[in-house]
Amino acid sequence: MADSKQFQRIVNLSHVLQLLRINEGISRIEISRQLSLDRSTITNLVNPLLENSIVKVVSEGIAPAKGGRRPVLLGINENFGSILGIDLQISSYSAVLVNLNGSILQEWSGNLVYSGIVETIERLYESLKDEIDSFSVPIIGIGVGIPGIVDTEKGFILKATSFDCHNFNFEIAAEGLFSVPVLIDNDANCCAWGQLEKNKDKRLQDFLNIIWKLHRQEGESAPVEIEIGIGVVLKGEVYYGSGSAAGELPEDLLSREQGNIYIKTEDGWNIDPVALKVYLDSLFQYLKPIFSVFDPQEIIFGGQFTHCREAVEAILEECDFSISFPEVNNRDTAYGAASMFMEKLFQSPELQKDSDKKTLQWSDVLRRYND
Amino acid sequence: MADSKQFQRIVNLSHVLQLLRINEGISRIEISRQLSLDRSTITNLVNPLLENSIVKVVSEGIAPAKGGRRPVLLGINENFGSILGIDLQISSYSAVLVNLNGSILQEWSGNLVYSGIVETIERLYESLKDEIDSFSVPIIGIGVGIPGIVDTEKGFILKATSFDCHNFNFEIAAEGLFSVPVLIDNDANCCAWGQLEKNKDKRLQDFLNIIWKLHRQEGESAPVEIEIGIGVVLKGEVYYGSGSAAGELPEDLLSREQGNIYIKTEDGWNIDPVALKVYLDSLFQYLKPIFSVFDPQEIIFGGQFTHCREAVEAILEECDFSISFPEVNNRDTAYGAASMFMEKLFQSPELQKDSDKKTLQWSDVLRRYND
DNA sequence: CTTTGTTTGTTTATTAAATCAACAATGAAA
DNA sequence: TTTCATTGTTGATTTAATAAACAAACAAAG
Repeated sequence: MADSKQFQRIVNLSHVLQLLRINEGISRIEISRQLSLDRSTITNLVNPLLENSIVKVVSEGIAPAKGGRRPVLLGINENFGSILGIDLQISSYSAVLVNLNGSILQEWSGNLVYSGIVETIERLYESLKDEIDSFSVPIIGIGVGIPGIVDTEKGFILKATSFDCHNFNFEIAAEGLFSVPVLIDNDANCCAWGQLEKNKDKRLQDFLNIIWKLHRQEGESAPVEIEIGIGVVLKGEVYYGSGSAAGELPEDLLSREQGNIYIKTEDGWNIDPVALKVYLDSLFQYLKPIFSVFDPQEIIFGGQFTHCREAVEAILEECDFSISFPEVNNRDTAYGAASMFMEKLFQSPELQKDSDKKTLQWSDVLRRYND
Repeated sequence: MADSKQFQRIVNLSHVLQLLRINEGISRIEISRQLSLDRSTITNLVNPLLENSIVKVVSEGIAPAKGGRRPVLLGINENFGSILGIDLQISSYSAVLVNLNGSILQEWSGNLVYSGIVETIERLYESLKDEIDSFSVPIIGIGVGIPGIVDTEKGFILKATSFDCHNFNFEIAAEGLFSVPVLIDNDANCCAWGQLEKNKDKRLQDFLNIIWKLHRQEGESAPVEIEIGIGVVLKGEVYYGSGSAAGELPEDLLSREQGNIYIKTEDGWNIDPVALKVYLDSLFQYLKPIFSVFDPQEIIFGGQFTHCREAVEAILEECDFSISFPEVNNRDTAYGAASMFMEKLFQSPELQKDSDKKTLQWSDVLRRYND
């Protein structure tokens, strides 16, 4: 080890990248001002990034009011690489391919036959590989979201009941099987990473992202299994807790209160407003203290919550939490899984020094270029 | 600004100090190993600390098993300075003077007549000054804990109902009135800082510290006002939330469920076990989801909870949270206020770079020595 | 008792990286 | 056209970390 001489540079580099990421088009001087670093320092940090085409020149800025040289606006080269995000369920998946500014290049979804978590992901990746490679943007990583408790840092699946998977060392099992790094995380956490990515310019740092997921889709049988997942974001990072189980609600709380929210009508399964109100009243009785204790900047409601926005707003009316209901769709988890990979790539390595926390390194990604 | 050249050194210095603090007696080489820094780097960092007598030689260690020079064990010089911690209530206070290893040098408590927060603290400090100065250990700072919502970083009291104090800039009001820095924080958070200090060698990093406080002490009238305060500690630091209100419970939740827990018997006010069970059952119904969502390493119960340990244990039996009931006494908050000051002094300044978070600096403390 | 090997800790030289200062390029406004 | 402000680069300087060599201290083997 003991290469702490380069540590300061790496920290500054990641700060520079963070700024480039959240400001599409920022000059070197503006970066130096925001980071309180010397102009020449930024020049020295940015130029290698330009040479490696991780950063590109976006445009010439307008000249300052009082005159002077026009700034050269820089930004992340979104076509440096793409990330595959996968939302893996027991019998279905959805996947998205995003570039480095978070734009979706392609999306997929479908059913699958589960045959072990590593094998299933591998098969899925193989089936998509040709299409992925047809883009001019080379893939640099894969993020996977699964329902279950996952230690993302260690690449360890602690509990994934629906996959019948317990205490499984995914990282070791996947070793060498993929040409790019693969990170795995809980699905609710992935959604939270996705929101962090979407709100990166708003500097939303502390929030709760609550999703209401149906485990059985509307079909012949009623969608009985309701899952409430909370993604906890503190100081701009998803918080995992001491046992990677942060955001989990007690099982008895979830199961006992669901009632028969869904009723069958001519046009399929619909929400019964009366049962819904009973359920939500009961649920938020428990959620409100959580909101208070976390004191979040914002509470984001996703998944099925968008279908009962008014009811939620009514319940939280007297509380003065800032709440929002973003547009949702069924690739949110997959998008979030890709965002998770990206956030970890751009994450500043400040704290990883003495802890055993292992962050993704650009060197892992650049290795491909050096071959 | 722009003295980021020294930043690395400051970070390393604070890491060294942290290690010295949690290991009473550690050699330079061991520090270098734990921080993955070169041996000579530690020598260069430690020697100025020794010269300033912030660090002292504790003892000669035993020689290594395979032979070799005996290590020189170093530790924080606990007599470098003392910190006054104050638990301020509307009509009473308690205070402790602690040295830098957290030992209590002196303690006080009594009633007081409130006359504005700054003035009250100032009067209290003046009345204790002679006794404080009688110790050979010079005072280097004051920490104050109050019931209310406080932005400690900014030194701003957002809401302290019992003091009738709202949106009050304590830092500016106290400017120049004290010979040492004064930091102010919420009382429940202070208790959490105190637990962090007490458990520093166990490396307890993520926990909830829940205290049950009585606002009116047992006396003529029943102690009706029960206050539950939660201190949230994440990654070795008290978490304040987006509005400094983290750890607060909704007011309606607290007030509606108290019942008549205290009943009058011949020997004063006592707890009614039946009413207690009803109250605790109701309370923990709301706390359990909070515990789940935080996924803490440990949950510490303080204050009046020690009087109903069995009841709490029974309620949490089926959950597998690690819980503990440390010895409590009525100077815990004052001790915690002092710990808060100390933790902030030793806190590693890693994150304070680009944020507006202002950490206490050793230079603030050393200023006294330079005069 | 001497030798050998190990470990702590310091000293000196080297190296990485940030700052500082000087300067070129550019453009607004007088 | 001149002046001044601003961006960005280049080269000298400074800070602080590492590397390497060495001194001191000590256990264990011969």
